[in-house]
Amino acid sequence: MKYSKATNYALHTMLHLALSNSNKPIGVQILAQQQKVSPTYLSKILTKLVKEGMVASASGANGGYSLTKGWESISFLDIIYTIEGKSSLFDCDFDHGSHCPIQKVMLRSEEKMEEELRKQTIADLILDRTTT
Amino acid sequence: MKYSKATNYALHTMLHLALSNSNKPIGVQILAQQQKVSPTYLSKILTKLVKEGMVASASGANGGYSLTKGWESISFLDIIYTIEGKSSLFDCDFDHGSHCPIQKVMLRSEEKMEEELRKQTIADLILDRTTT
DNA sequence: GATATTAAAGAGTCTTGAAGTCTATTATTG
DNA sequence: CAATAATAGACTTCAAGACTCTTTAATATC
Ligand code: SF4
Ligand code: SF4
Repeated sequence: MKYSKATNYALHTMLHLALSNSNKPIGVQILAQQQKVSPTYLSKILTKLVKEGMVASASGANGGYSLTKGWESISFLDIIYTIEGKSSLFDCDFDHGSHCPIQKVMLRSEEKMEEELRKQTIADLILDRTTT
Repeated sequence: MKYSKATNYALHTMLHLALSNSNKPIGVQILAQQQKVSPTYLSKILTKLVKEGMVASASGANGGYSLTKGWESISFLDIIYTIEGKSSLFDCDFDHGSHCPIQKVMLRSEEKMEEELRKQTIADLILDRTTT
């Protein structure tokens, strides 16, 4: 049970995009270089973020990726959901009704984590960086 | 990113052992039957719990598995750690020091989940069941 | 409009780990 | 000793993660 590397790449890319506060898009080569990952693979990951509207992409010369309006409110959970999917961490094949005590515990604990990830935005990291 | 099925089996087995409050050990065949999993495979999982001292095993006729003294304080997290291991959900290959903001967020959120799983014991489920 | 640039899409590869089987071996009871 | 039951280890199968390679589509600049 681990987060996929793709999640790691997505988070780092978002941070990087947020940090370079130019409104010019950044090419995937540059983004990929920093994380030592292949451009085509990172591109595939970023496309997911594009489809969710978190990132804008521009083809052609001087194209690349950039954050969309309202990016300041994008949370860690948003990004994680986009990459990992939204299904629960704990799944049992059966459905023994809503009384199932095990599932109740597992889902509640999971919810605690997500609650925290929902609070934290990429923008928060920038503030941290400038204040320290 | 999912819990393994082994974790599911381990939790259910612990609950089952706790529920059958006889002090006689229960054979793996019976435990496996309920969860529709092969006895040998479940046995492999239970051996992990045995090694952690949560469960006692008895070979030979009338043998099987039973909870050990102090089982009432075994938490969900204890069981999960035993099966899934204790390493963090988020791992990056690099180590950019303790200032890394991404890791900080990820670990804190994870800690929230574990906090909840640490509070919940198998024994709690029994109480729930008898009161409802 | 041609050409260079860049993202998107899709097929295909490689590796790893989960999930489980099979077959001994060891321990215990009676 | 014979039956029962856990333990151990080797082995197999399958699915998903983590990519690569190649082609196609969009766009800007000359
Ligand atoms: S008891 Fe709950 S967790 Fe277990 S199989 Fe039934 S529904 Fe699933
Ligand atoms: S910034 Fe943090 S999470 Fe990212 S690679 Fe460095 S140490 Fe890892």
